[in-house]
Amino acid sequence: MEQNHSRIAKYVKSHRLDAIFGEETIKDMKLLSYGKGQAICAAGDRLDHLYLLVKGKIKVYTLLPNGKSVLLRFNEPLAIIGDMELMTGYPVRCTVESVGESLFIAIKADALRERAFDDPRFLTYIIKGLSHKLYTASNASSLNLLYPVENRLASYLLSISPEACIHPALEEMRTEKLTDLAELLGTSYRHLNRVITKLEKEGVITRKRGIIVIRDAHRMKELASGNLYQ
Amino acid sequence: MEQNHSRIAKYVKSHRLDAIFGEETIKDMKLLSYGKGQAICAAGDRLDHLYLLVKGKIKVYTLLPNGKSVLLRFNEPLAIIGDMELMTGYPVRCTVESVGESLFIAIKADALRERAFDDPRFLTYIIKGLSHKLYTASNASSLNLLYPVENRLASYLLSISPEACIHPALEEMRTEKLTDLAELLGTSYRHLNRVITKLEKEGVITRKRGIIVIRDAHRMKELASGNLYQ
DNA sequence: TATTCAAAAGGACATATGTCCTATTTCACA
DNA sequence: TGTGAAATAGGACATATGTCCTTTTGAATA
Repeated sequence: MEQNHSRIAKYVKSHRLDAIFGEETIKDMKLLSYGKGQAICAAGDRLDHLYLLVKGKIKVYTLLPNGKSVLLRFNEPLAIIGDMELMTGYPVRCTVESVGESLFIAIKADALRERAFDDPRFLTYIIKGLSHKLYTASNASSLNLLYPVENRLASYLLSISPEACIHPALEEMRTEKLTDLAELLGTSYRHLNRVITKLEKEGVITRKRGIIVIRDAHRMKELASGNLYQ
Repeated sequence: MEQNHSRIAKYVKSHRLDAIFGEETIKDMKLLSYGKGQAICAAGDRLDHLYLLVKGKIKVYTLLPNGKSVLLRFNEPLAIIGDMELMTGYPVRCTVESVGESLFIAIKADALRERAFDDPRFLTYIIKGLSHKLYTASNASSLNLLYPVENRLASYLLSISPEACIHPALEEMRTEKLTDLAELLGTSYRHLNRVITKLEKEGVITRKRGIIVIRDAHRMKELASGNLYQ
């Protein structure tokens, strides 16, 4: 526990959270860790905490009336989860999932309502977060509408590739089940399959049952162009 | 001018703006009117006002790197324009256009920065607006990705039809140029044309050079299903 | 090791949409 | 009034994607 508090203190310092939250609130912070694929929250949930991603990467996607899902974005620290829900009372709309190992600072909603809702520093911080989400969401929205699956796949692969920039020559990663990936990209498994086959023929990637290896990272980045899921 | 101030007072009262803005700020408000098709702001602009739509309807769309544009949403009072830009300093991302005649209350950004940026009432109000935008934006985003042009067209036609609910039997409206409409829907003119032809054959609409008449409002609403551009 | 099942791979065909043309209509204006 | 640009309408064909199947493969397990 003390261990945790010193770790929290570290993150509070590195992200300058003490400029946003009061001492009381900082004392109340908890540290939560999530493993690969674990969900932080899902559509319909009622959140009683605000979550701050301080380590790792998360992906955010949404479920649709027809049962399909669409990938909205990836986030890295410092990302806020639950801000909209906390401030409006809306139920959770998106599922948030940890890509690898990730770490969150969680703050009780009640504590925030008591201590932070009239604090301009906190409110301004929330506003910046919401604005950024809005900005990237409408960006991804438009690009999703205009780019074919091939480009979206490229963006996705680069997004989940943790070291894409460091090892541009060869990047290996384990995707989740391809059926799930198809859903994320808002397409059918069949079509995703086709696109993967095509990219393989072109020498951009290699696939071996559940593993996709990027062989031509340069071409991959070209395909991802706008980096959709920034 | 006095005329304007009494009109402003009316809108301030009906939308309870006095619970959000101080007296000083209310005194500074200006009333602006826009005609059909006039732009309130366009991508890249730097806004020096916050705009509150108090009468009429606006449409919001965004321009893309490849020159195409995509319709994001329609808004009715009380909608906020420029909140994200005001709070973050980002340049305008979307073009906002008056659908018919519309009326805005405009507030100088500088005045807000001086008097409202540390006011929790104002900040909370902005947060609610941003949250709502985020919510509807990601909604439209997903639906755009999943529904074909036919449904998006139906949604659009219902959205710009001011009396769709009142005269369900026959609704006539003058669309803008079909080439522009195609852009808004994120499709090609050719395809939009095809879809219109199909709907005409099915008896849902009739078209006469620039005018589209809704003949079967019920079917139209079915097609619009989720009412994409709420 | 043999069996079995889920995931992966892909064939066949239909639909949605894009691109490139061509013809027709309309309307402003010389 | 004639004329040309812009808007409308639509043909022909290619690509993107969806749906429905069948086959193949790998791995868990009986």
